[in-house]
Amino acid sequence: MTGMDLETKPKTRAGRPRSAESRRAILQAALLILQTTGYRTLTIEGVAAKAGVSKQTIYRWWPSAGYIVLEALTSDPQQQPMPDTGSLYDDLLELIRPMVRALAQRRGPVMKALIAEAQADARFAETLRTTFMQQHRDILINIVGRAQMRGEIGFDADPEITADLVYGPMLYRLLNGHGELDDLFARNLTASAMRLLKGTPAVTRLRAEAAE
Amino acid sequence: MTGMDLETKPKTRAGRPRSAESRRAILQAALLILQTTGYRTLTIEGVAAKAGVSKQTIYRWWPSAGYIVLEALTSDPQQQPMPDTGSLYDDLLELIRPMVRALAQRRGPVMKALIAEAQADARFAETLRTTFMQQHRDILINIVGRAQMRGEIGFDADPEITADLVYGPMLYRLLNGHGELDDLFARNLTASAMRLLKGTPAVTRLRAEAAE
Amino acid sequence: MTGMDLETKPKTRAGRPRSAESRRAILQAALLILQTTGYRTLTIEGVAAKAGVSKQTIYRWWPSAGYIVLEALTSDPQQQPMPDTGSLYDDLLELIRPMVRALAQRRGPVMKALIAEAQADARFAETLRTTFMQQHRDILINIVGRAQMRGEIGFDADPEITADLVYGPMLYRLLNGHGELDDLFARNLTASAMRLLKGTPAVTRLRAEAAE
Amino acid sequence: MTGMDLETKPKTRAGRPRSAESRRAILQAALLILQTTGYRTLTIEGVAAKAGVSKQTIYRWWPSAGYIVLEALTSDPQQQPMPDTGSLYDDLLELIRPMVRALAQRRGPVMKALIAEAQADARFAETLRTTFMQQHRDILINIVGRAQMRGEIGFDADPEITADLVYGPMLYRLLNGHGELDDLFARNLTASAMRLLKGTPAVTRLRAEAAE
DNA sequence: CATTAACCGAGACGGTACGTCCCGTCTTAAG
DNA sequence: CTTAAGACGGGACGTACCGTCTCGGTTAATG
Repeated sequence: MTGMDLETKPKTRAGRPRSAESRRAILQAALLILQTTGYRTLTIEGVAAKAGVSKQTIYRWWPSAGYIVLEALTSDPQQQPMPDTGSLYDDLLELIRPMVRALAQRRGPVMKALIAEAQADARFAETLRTTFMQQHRDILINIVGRAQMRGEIGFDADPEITADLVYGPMLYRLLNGHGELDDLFARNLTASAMRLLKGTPAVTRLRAEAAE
Repeated sequence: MTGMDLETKPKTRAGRPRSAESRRAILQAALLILQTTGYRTLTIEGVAAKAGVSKQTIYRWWPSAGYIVLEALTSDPQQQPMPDTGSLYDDLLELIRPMVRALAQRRGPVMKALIAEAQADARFAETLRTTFMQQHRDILINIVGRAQMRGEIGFDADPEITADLVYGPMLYRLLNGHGELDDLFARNLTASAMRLLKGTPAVTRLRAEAAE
Repeated sequence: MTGMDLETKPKTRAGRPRSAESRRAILQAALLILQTTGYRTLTIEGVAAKAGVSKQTIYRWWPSAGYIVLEALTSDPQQQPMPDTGSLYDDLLELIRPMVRALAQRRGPVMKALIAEAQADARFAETLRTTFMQQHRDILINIVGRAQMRGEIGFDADPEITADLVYGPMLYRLLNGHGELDDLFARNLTASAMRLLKGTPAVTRLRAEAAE
Repeated sequence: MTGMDLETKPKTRAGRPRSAESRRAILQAALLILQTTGYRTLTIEGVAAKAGVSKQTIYRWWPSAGYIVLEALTSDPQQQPMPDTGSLYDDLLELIRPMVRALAQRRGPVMKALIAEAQADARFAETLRTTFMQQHRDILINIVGRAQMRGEIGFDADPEITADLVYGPMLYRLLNGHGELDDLFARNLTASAMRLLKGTPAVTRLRAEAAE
């Protein structure tokens, strides 16, 4: 404090600090409800009761149930690993296959619910998109980038379009339920992605075409 | 499906017949609410009030709000046309481009809402999948089939996978909002579909691989 | 019903009729709570729960808890009797003494609560005043009127002022608690009322004085 | 009250002393809320916010909102004066008339609220009774006492009963609202009190009667 | 051509959850 | 040791809709 007390510090506000214990209890209660009776039965009142917490405490920190679930999921320690085998195909398969498997099992219902929630709440949609969804896109984009560095594929391949073509069908099957989310599907997705990444001239041509 | 789907004569029972006027008023009220304040605010009570109809009348004919909306949309006269230009690429583009445009405009919000609704209601999900969604898949599958007939592409191309790769990314962008639903995106989708359909050996190989 | 169907009838509206059973259960539950744990613990939620009724049903028919209690009390069969002994003093004493006794016992807390409620709710205040309170004033006014008819007291006595001087001190002791609500007090009240009613010229003189 | 109310030196303990500034701000905020939006909307949180004070500070010094209001009112400089005209009638009228006028105007709502509050809080009721209420009773009792000293009325008149008969109807009209709180009413009260004080034998006789 | 069964509007019902308000208590940092 | 700030568990509020249940009244095919 030698003069110059510019408030660059995070402004250690007065007042009782947020209870880490309550936060933990809330997230855990939400996860428990999610796993036992599903998202449909997850209510703020239910979470509050199970966590031994007042509703107000929940509303103070989360705008709606979706945010709680999202935070519970993303603060979950088991993160999606970043595959790095040295081979584009293997990297993709190691990314896509476990993801498809997870969606076919316990992650499916939660994912459905979160996406459904996002359709009616623009703010939550943005949060979901920029955190959870983007994390997964980033992994794939990183894989493609490394393959370009290695010279395995050309620099004209568009990682964004590739991400659409991998995650799009995955979500489509999850949400519409017209086909299985199995290993065959995972391999097909991988193969399709490979094919589109290997022969890339078409994409660049399209961009030029659009610029007309 | 060899004709005779009259399920043993529905036995036109006595009593007052269903009011066509009420049905019309209900569907119209639902559409009006959808267009003005959105699906979130669409409640059975609201529709009943706006249509000047009792709640019971609605519950007698529709299981939930989603079904009303679905019927309101599918009874809408403007149907998706079946493109038939003689060229696979042009057929695909004429299918995909208007669809993307529609989703980018007024169809988007309703589509989001229907899909969201389906995630919490398995029965509605099936209805949505087997009617609305399947209609669109069928058009694409038909286009691919005709191209195979013409010899433009081989018979080993998998129309189902193609449908996934076209509609998946479209829904993904609609629901996640990470990218534009514009003409460039439509052309990219079309180009990707073409590439995957033209060089097809990989897919068949994968099927064999899975059979091991 | 010989022609002439003028709608003097209470307009038998459509829709499910009000449930007499629910009404009864609500009033009974309110009384029970009142007698066991007191007005302070009487909440709409509590009444609804104890009556096996939804909150909405209560709110549909009563604006607040006070109205329920008021109705429960006034629909109670045990009414205040109208004394008629032929003597003004005895009539007054038979009116005042049991009333004071009741206030000193179980009626006291409820009365306090209703009056307290009325101070914060003008609409309820009017209801309380024009029903419960006025009923009691009317009995006293009637007693005084009959004494005037008998010639026991003059016609210049003001029954309204008398009512103030009888009920005022009673409520004052109830609400302020500075003195006992016992038989001595009842007799003092009665004697005071008698004295004021017997020698009445002063009151008329005051009225003339005010008219100046 | 013979001076020396220093209760054995309060042992001026260490630590930050009570903030007179906060006390003033709290009382003022309470008064402001009372005058603008009424007692119903007066909450501890509201007072704290308006006074720029923490809730804890309020709770440290006042048990509930009622006490704050009571202190705010009694610390108000304008005290009820003690009339001393040498005439019992004039003393009474000069006491009663301004009091009735005050209740008819700005004092009414606050008084209602304080009495209402007292009905649900025995501790506050006692405080209200032994301070504010008793002060007013004492003035009247003092007036009557002086008249007895002067020989204007006999010593068998009961000042306590008289206080009941004056303040009772006043409160009754205030709380029940069945009649005006105007000058005519004030004069009637005064006249009634005079009549009861002048001819007193009845009261003593009653006491004897009760002792049987 | 009367019966009668199914329909219709209105609207009350038991219920669940919502999001808000305020309570009285507590836990910080600052003075 | 007090203060401002503000988070905490808790309780009740009044509202919105849910899906069901009576009512009084239509409306057409059937007997």
